[in-house]
Amino acid sequence: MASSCNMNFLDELRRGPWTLEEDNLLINYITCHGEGHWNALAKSSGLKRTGKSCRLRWLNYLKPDIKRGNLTPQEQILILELHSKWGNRWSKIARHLPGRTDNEIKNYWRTKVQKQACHLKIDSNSKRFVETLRRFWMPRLLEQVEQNSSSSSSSSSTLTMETDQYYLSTSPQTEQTPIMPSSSSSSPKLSQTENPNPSSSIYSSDYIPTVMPENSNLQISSNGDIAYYNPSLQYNDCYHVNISDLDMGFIHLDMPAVEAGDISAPVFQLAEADWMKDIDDVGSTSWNMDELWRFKK
DNA sequence: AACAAGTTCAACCGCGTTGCG
DNA sequence: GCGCAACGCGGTTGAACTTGT
Repeated sequence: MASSCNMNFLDELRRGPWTLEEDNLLINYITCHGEGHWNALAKSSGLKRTGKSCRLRWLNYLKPDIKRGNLTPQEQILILELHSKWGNRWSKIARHLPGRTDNEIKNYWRTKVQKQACHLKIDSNSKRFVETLRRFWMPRLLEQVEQNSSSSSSSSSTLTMETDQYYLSTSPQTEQTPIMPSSSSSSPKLSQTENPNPSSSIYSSDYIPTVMPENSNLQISSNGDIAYYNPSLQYNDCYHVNISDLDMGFIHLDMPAVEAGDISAPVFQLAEADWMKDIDDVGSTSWNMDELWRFKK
């Protein structure tokens, strides 16, 4: 008897896109009873959906703090960095981008980043691709951040990492940790004092956020500087890089040794050259991410 | 205007993990 | 320790939408 009821429930299960009525049912139910116990929720709410489906709809779409719309350059930088650190750990990455879901980040990676890797004929999981991201994408994203922040007067965009959690915020410059002045003479303009990890540098695969200790801020200021800061320590623990160096895409990188099975250096350089040629063909030196995708079509 | 090709993203699926009896 | 159910995660799919011809 119980099993036949169960069969009926399964037979009536709805699939596909959610209707407004279903959304309202789910929202109302969770408002009254809270999240969790998804299978029980699915049955007692009157929804003809699986618990799994209810959970997914709530977490990816209906939850009040879900942020919609395009990912900001800051968020993209963070995703690229965290992916280089953790790989396809989407939920872990999503936890550092408040309001963004693992699904959204995964989709971003697949539709934007991985597609680019495909165009360049580089494995998106390879170190080469990570370095390519840092050499070409990061500077452009930082450029966007710079443009955005300069157009929004005195505010600065800040990625704050506290207790292993990133927060995105816009706050007055004065409330943020001071950015260290650029080292004017040396090139690239990087100051790195008391590197907590002397074996790594900002140019290596331990690029800024990946060597950030917990409780630190990644700050992208309106003057185009990017710095990161550990509030529990002193200023001399800040890293600082001038965006004008990054912008050229020619910042020196200690490219990792070519590994067995990895793409060969000449092939990589060819792909890289083609990419830059595409950009030249368009005749633009200030493209954004969206433009980049179009170049490669 | 019509169709094809490409893109996006919500939703589904399968599998691994966790918690509980 | 075992079996089961629930949950969470990452990979994949496909409908809807956009862009190009």
